[in-house]
Amino acid sequence: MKASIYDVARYCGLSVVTVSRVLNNTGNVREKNRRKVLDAIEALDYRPHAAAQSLARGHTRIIGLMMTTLHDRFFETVVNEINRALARYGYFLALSVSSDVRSRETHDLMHEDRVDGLILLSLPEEDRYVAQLKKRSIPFVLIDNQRRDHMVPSVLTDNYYGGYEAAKHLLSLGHTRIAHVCGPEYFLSTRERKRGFLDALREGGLSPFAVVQGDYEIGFGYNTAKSWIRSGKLPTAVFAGDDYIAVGIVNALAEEGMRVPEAMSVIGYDDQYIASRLRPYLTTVRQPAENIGQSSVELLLKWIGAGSTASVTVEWKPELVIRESTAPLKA
Amino acid sequence: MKASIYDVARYCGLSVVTVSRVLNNTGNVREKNRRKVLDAIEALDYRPHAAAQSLARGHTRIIGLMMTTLHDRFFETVVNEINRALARYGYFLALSVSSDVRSRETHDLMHEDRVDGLILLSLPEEDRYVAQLKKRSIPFVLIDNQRRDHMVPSVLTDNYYGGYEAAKHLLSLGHTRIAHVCGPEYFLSTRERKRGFLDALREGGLSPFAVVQGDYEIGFGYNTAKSWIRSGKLPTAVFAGDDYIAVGIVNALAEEGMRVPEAMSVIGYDDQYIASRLRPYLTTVRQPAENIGQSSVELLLKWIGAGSTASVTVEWKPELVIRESTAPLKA
DNA sequence: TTGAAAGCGGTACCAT
DNA sequence: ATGGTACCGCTTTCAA
Repeated sequence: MKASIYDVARYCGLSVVTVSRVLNNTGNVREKNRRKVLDAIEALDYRPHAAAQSLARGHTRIIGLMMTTLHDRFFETVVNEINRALARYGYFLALSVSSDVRSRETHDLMHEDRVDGLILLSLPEEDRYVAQLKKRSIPFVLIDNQRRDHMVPSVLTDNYYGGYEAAKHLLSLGHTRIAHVCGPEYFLSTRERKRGFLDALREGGLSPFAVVQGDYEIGFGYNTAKSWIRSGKLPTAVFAGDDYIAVGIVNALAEEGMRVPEAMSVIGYDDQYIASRLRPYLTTVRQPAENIGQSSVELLLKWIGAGSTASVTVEWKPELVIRESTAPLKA
Repeated sequence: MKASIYDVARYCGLSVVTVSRVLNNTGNVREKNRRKVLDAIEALDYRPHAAAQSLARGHTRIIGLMMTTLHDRFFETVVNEINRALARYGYFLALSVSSDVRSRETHDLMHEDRVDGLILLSLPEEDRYVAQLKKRSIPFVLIDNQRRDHMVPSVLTDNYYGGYEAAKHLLSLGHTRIAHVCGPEYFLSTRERKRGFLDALREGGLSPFAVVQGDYEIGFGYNTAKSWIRSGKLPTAVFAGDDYIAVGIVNALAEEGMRVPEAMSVIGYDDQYIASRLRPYLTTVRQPAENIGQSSVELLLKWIGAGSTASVTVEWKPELVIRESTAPLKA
C-alpha cells in the first residue's frame, strides 16, 4: 500500500500539517523537524496523492491541448514545445487529437475541473469552443486562430507578411511570371498568405501568372505542375502554399526532366521535415513554432495565475529561409 | 460557482447518495426520482468533479503515454489510435514527449496516482522504466520494445518477417545484386529486419551486394546512393531500412538521371506519408499502427481491470505494400 | 429504495 | 513553530 501523508506524520512523530508545510515550503518549520520529515518521506517513498491535492487546492496542474492532427511538422514542434514549457512550470499535458470536431473525447477535456486551462491548436470551428470555454470560465489560448476579430487570447503568425516576403523574394530574383498554388480558402492562413502575395506583386506592378487553389497535399502540387506542363505554359517561379505542395511541383517537374531552380523557382511554406532533406532543399517560410508554443503556455499560465482575462494577442513574424529551390531568373 | 453534488441533491430534494447512484447507474433508484435527479443535473449544468471522483474511487481514468518523438508517421498513427481507443473507454490521454530519457517531466508521469497506467512507445532504455513501474506496481504496456527477453506485456511487430518479405519480394522480381541500407544497430527493429533480409537471401543462395548502416534519414540514403554512383558499382535492388532512407536513394538517383524502378528497385519500410505521395510511390512494408495502438490500450485496460499481471505479448505481422518503386529485373 | 456517515489524502484557518 | 480540525466533492458501506 502506498504511504499517505498520515503515515509520514506518524513515522516522524509530527503532524500532517507540518509534513504538508515542508512539502510545500510554506510556513515555518524548525530545521530539525524539517529533516525528520524529509527522512520519513524518503524512508516511506512517499509522494503526495495528485487527486487529493487537486481536490484540496482546487486545481489540477493539467493543461489540455486540443488539435486535429499530429501529422504536421509545425504542429509537432508546437506540441513538443508546449510539453516542454509546461513541464518547466510543473504542469502536465493532456492531449486530445480529433479531426472530428463533434467527437466525445474532445468535449470531455473541457470540464473545468479536469484541466486548469486549455490550448486550442489551429482548430476549425473554434467558435464552438470559445463560447463554451467562456461560459464555463476555463482559461484558454488559441493558437493560429481562424478569426481575428473576437477578443480572445491568441498566438499567431503573420501569414500576410509571410506571403508578402515570399513574393518579394521571387520578385527580387527578377521573376515576372509568378504563380501561387494555395490551400483551401476556408483557412485564414491561406487567405492571408495569398493577400500578402498579391500585394507584393501589385507593388511590383505585376499580376500573377495564376492562382490555383486546392489542398495542402503533394498530389495537388504535382497535378498542378503537370497540367501546366501539358498546356505548355509555365510560370518561371511559384509560391506554394506549403512545402507539400512545393515538393509536389518539384516532383512533377523532375519527372519531365526539368530541374528546380533552373527551370523554375519554387518556394514553400512551413519548413517541413522534407524541406531541408530532399534535394533540392526548399526555400521556404518558417513559422517560429518554438516561440509560438512557448508564448501560448506563458499566456495561459499568466491568465491562470492572475485570474485576469486580459485578452492579449501575440503575433510572431515568420522567417524566409533561402535554400536551393529559388534562383535568379535566367535572362 | 460550479455546482456540486450537494447542490444537485438539495435542488431535487434527494440525498447525494441517490444522485451518485443515478450518476453511476448503480443501485436501484425509483424512476420518478431518477428523472428528478436528471432534471436537476440538467438545470444546474452539473458535472462531477474529476479530482473528487479520483480521490474517492482510487483511480484517475488517465493513461500516460511516454515517447521520444512525434515526428514519425508510425508513431503519430499509434498515438492517434491510442487516443481514440482510450476515449472509447472513457479514458484520457496524458502525453509526455521527451527525447531526453532522464528529463523531469517523463518521470513525473510515473506517479501511481497520476495515471492508472502507462504506455511506453518505443522507448530506448526501457529497462530504466520497467523496473520502476514494476516496483510501484503501475500497470503498463510496452510498444515496440527493444528487448524481447523480459516478461512484460508488450505489443510489437515482427520485423524479422518484414525484412524477410521485403527481400523475398525483390528476389521474386529476379534481382540478385541486392543491397540493404539500414538504421542504427542499437534498435532491435533494425537488427531484426536485417536478419530477415539476410535469411531470405541465404535461402535464395545469395549474399548481399552490400549492407550499409547509418541513420533513418533521407540524407543517409542519399549519400549512400551517391557513393555507389561514384564508385560505378550499383546494386539492381535495395531494401532500405525505412522510407526516408528509400526516398533519399530515389532522390540521389533522380539527380543523376536514373529512374526508379527502371534503373534500380527500391523498397522502404513504415509506409510514411511521403511513401504514397511522392512519385515514384514507394513499395514498402507497413506496420499495422492502428492495430498496435488498439492492442496496447486493450492489453493495458485488461490489466487494470483484472489486476492480473499476466504478461501477454501481442505480435502483429507487417504487410508488404507493392507500389511503383520495384519492378522485375530487366534481362 | 433511500440516506447518514465515514472515508479518500491532502490543504489551510485558527489556536496554542 | 506546531497541531486540531474543518473542508474539498464524491463513493461506499451499513441501517433503516
